[in-house]
Amino acid sequence: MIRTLTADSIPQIGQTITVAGWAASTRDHGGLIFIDLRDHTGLVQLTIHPENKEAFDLANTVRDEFVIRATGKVIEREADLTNPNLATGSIEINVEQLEILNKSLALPFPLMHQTDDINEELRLKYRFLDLRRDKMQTMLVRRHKMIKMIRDYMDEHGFIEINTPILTSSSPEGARDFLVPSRLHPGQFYALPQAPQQFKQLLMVGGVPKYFQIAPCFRDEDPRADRSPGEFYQLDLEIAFAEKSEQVFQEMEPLFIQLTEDFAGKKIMQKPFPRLTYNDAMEKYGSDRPDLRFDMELVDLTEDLKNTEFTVFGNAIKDGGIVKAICLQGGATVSRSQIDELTDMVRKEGAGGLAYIMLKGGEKSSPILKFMADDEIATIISKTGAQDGDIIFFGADTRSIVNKVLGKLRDTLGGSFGLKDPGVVAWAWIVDFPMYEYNEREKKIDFMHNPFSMPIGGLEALNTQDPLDIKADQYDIIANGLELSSGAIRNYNPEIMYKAFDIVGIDEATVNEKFGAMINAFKFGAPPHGGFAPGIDRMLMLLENEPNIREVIAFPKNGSAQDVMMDAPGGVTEAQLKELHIKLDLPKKAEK
RNA sequence: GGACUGGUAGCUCAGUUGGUUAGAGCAUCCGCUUGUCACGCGGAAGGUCGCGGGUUCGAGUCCCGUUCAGUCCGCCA
Repeated sequence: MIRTLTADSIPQIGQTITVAGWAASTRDHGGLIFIDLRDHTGLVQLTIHPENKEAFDLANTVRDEFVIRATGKVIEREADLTNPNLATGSIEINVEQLEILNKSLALPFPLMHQTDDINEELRLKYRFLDLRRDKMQTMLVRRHKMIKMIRDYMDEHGFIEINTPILTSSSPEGARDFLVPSRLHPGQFYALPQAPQQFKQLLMVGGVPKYFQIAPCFRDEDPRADRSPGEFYQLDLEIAFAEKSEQVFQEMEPLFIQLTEDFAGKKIMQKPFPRLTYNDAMEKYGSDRPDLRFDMELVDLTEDLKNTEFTVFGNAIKDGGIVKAICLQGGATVSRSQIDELTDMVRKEGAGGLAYIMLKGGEKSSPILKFMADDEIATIISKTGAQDGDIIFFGADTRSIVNKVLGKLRDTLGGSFGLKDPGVVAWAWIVDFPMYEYNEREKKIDFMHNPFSMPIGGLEALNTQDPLDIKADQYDIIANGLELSSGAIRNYNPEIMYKAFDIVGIDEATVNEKFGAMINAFKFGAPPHGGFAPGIDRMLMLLENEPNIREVIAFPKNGSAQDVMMDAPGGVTEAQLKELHIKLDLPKKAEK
């Protein structure tokens, strides 16, 4: 029988046992051979002496990553031979019988290195090898444990897990769909769900009180470091008779606390999680997903500087823009070249430049001081709370550019000045998103996010308020600068729904056509409901301090949405295309 | 679709101002080695310097183009 060794289940000294696993390294001393045997629990040292000739000769041929099975006696190592770096370092197995179960080619990259400095494409191509590494083994287990904790919590709170279709029709999300051709219905296509949004709402109409699902979602959009290309999983959930977002928060906040404290062993910045309006988040932090592990709030100086002689600020204000500042404590140490880098960064975000005032050794230094009045400078220093040793950065432009630029600057400085404590998670709910926004390009009013959110104030608000003032009962949950999920109290009333769409110029017939199943169902007694869907992969990367989402996924696609191991996507045969009545019409570039 | 960064041996990297035959460690193969633990020692083999063009007496190095990868913008609630 095969058994494995773990640090806390080291077998009895003197016992004869059989172990199996991979040869992690072999050390041939001529008259004595050591093999480090590895399995998912760790390493143990095998020693093979020449007295067991058969085993010894075979051990000579063992190379890295051969699969071997060994039987031998567990012996205690002498004091000066122990290896304190190994959990099993106080024992070794004196091999009597050895078997090679399978060989391995020379490895394309070393597995012993614990660093991530191997070319990622190579790791993905040989993911089955990459997964043997400690870090990846641990991650697979961590993911399993996290999902188990989630499932247990949901079960204890009365949610039931329901699987919804993978082959479905195009959903009301905003992303590009992945399409699947139908053989039985030539010329027609299924879409893979971008999220089970419609189904979960239909489940509410179907009388399910609380639904959840570890749901696969598919979106054909370009990836990011925190966005898995093509496919990802979310904890999709919906609660019937949730009429206020606060109900959802109360129900779910304990899970995030449990995951942070018990699963990840991290501290939570603030409990209960702060509720921050979208507007406050943008004005105070320049982002709708600010990292709240540190303060560094944006300070509005528009009123104080409206008469300034400094034309960069003055003109911005005259043109209807604003001037804001942030103060980086201890930031007077930044070098000229660092400021140049930051200036480049803010230019990319649309700023004209980056003004600053440095307070150092009781002196103020800045290229803009000479343009500004003493009382203006005094006001700036007092309003930003700047002390000696600090630096103040400015943004002067339209409101949206200033917020965006200083928000980005705040985030970058927070990172480079060590303000982001990796042992702390700053959760927050962002609430009161605008229902609509003005689309500059098309010169019309659009939904800002999800058209299925309930407008705050309901039908009356839609009928009486300026659409751009209407808030949706919609919320995000964020943590450490990551957006984990959007959610909403849904618009379950057909009358309000038609009106909400009417405002963006979509008539009843079109709503009926595009969202027929849902609008039809809502006419048959839909209960109020609300929910959200935090991303599993993103949550794990947050809790494990992993900067790249691909590190927490067993078989991720690369940045071009390809599976380089399975070679997907790939071509198909003429016969398959014919069966589907599909003819290709490729651009020149794609022809091979 | 756009911007930036990168691509040198199987892997990780070095390669100066453009100058002789492009190097190192690990891995591979051969030999030696009885206490190592990412053992050690000696040797061998291993290169289209991503690809194409240009400048030059001479290009891994400079220029142009291109391709692939990563990150960001667009996009994605």
